Amino acid sequence: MDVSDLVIFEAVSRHGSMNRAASELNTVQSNVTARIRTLEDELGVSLFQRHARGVSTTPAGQRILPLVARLTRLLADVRTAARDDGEPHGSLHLGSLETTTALRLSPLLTQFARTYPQVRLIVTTGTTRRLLDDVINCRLEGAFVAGPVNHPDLHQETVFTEELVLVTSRQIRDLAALKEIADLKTIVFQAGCSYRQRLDSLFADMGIVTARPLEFGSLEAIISCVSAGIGVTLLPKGIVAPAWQAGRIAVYELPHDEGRVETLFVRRHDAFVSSALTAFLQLARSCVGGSPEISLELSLERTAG
Amino acid sequence: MDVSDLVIFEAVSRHGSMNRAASELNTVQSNVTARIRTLEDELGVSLFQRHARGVSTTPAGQRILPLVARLTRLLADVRTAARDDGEPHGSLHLGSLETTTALRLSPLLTQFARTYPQVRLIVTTGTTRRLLDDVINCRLEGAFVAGPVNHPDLHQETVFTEELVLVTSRQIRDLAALKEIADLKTIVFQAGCSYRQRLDSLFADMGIVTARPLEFGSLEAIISCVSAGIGVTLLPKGIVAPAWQAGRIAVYELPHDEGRVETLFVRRHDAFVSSALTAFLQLARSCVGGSPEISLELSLERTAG
DNA sequence: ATAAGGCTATCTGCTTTTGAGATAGTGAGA
DNA sequence: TCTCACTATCTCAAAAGCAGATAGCCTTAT
Repeated sequence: MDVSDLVIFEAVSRHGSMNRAASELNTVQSNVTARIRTLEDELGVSLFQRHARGVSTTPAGQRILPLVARLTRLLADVRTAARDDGEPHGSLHLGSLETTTALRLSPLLTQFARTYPQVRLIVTTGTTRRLLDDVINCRLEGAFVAGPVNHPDLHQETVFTEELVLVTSRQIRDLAALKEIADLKTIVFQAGCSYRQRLDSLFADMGIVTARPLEFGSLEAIISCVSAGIGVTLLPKGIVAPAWQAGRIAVYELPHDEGRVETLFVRRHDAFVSSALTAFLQLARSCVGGSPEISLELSLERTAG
Repeated sequence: MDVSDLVIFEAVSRHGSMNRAASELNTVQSNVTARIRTLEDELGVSLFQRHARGVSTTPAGQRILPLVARLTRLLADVRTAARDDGEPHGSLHLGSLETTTALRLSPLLTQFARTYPQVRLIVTTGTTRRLLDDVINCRLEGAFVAGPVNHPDLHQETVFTEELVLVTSRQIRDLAALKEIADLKTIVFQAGCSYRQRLDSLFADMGIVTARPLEFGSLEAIISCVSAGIGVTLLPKGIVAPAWQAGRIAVYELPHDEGRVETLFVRRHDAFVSSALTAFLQLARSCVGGSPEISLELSLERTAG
């Protein structure tokens, strides 16, 4: 049984057509038909149901589809592992939340770039949902996302713990005042932002009704809007510290541990861990609890209580 | 990159010789050399160091070796999954401890054989250590072993909890009497038996020194020897109940939960779970706490305290 | 020192597999 | 009923794979 046959199978299954699969694979339809045929003969089952408008994958085909995906990933890992001699090099594609990037990653990234100049580090920011999807589909080697995460294919490791605080304009004197505002608007990053549901459930607990949230793409935009009294938001304490110190916004800590959110590093547990990633994680672990955290904690101490 | 090349690579690596690999693979040496060459060219690294008495695997080769093993397993799973239409059939290779087989499995096995006559169920008995090894190397689809087990490749599930009891001849009046015996002998199954270390640590706790344990291959032999006063042993309560009821032996419960041992069902977590195995596990779960357990518990109640 | 033996690399025909193109057959929908 | 989009099959050429023979290399024994 040849993996190339399985790759062809996967393409046919995805397109529902041998013709389209053939053009994707830069070959002709007759070959695709032939290879599928030999594969079916070898396995002793038919993988596709042929009909006038293409093919549809049989249950047998459906069953092997996920295995084929694992197989191709594993084959890619073989290539990577063979070349990876323990000295970090090549590309390292990681993902991170906008907030994590801003608050935690900059020292880590500069340090990493300095220590391992041969690694081309590429960090994509996105929402937890999107990043998880990217990691699961191997578009990223790993990502920092907001916990909790529960997916059978993912390995996770807690790297930071953030304290989310409610951020409002300075007009708001206390939390009780929020209830008085008739059309309280919330401001969030974008669809899939994990802080958003926190905010929703928090307000639900407080009996506060909000309009549909506004979405912005940058932290600075969100803070500016909050400052201008357009709405309120939920962000990690450290992120808003500078704006708070500048007197632009008011900040309220959340009761108990409601505001705690863990930032996890996730990766596929069956994926090859490159030397570059190993080096990055080692650096990340050693940086946890470093200098930026402490100064920010202190600067916000006065808000507490 | 062809998997057959990787299979050849694996054979060469295992034998340390292209010649021997060739004869194992029923081909000629020139082909093995050629295939390894193309593989090395494709990967861009050399996989073997050639010398006069064969070849040795380079670090790059060492790195991909485990991935190749996973690859071949996965390929086998593709075959299995394609044929497995949800109706349990084919062979099901399982492993079990001698004690678990005797105490728990017989009703389960007969029930399974009756319900799924198309499955050829093959149960191998062995020690925990050996069974784990067999499961890890895919010689068994799964096995019942004594907990705790901690291996990254294994999925585990607690199915039974056994209470181990100290078994002695009826001459022994109480546990204190054991200390008086100068050359107390212990009797165990065989090397790798997980109950053995329990027994050792138990006696160590009690300050009892024992000679090297005797090893026997069958439960009946062990019980007979204990009955004859040759030594003492540690076995699940349920196993020795009949002999105890027959007045052949004395039985002592262990303090606290020292005697508790969990029987786990383990399988490789990356292995395909066949319909036959799914059906077996479903049956096993529904049988837990069934009739044999209850009657045995009651019959031994008088020993307690 | 030399010969023998075990090993891998390479070359050479032969066989098998694979790929491209052309053509035939088939079922759905206008 | 005709057309269209699709798959199956056939054929020939190209490529890959295999077996056998041979050469070169290193170790070991004489």
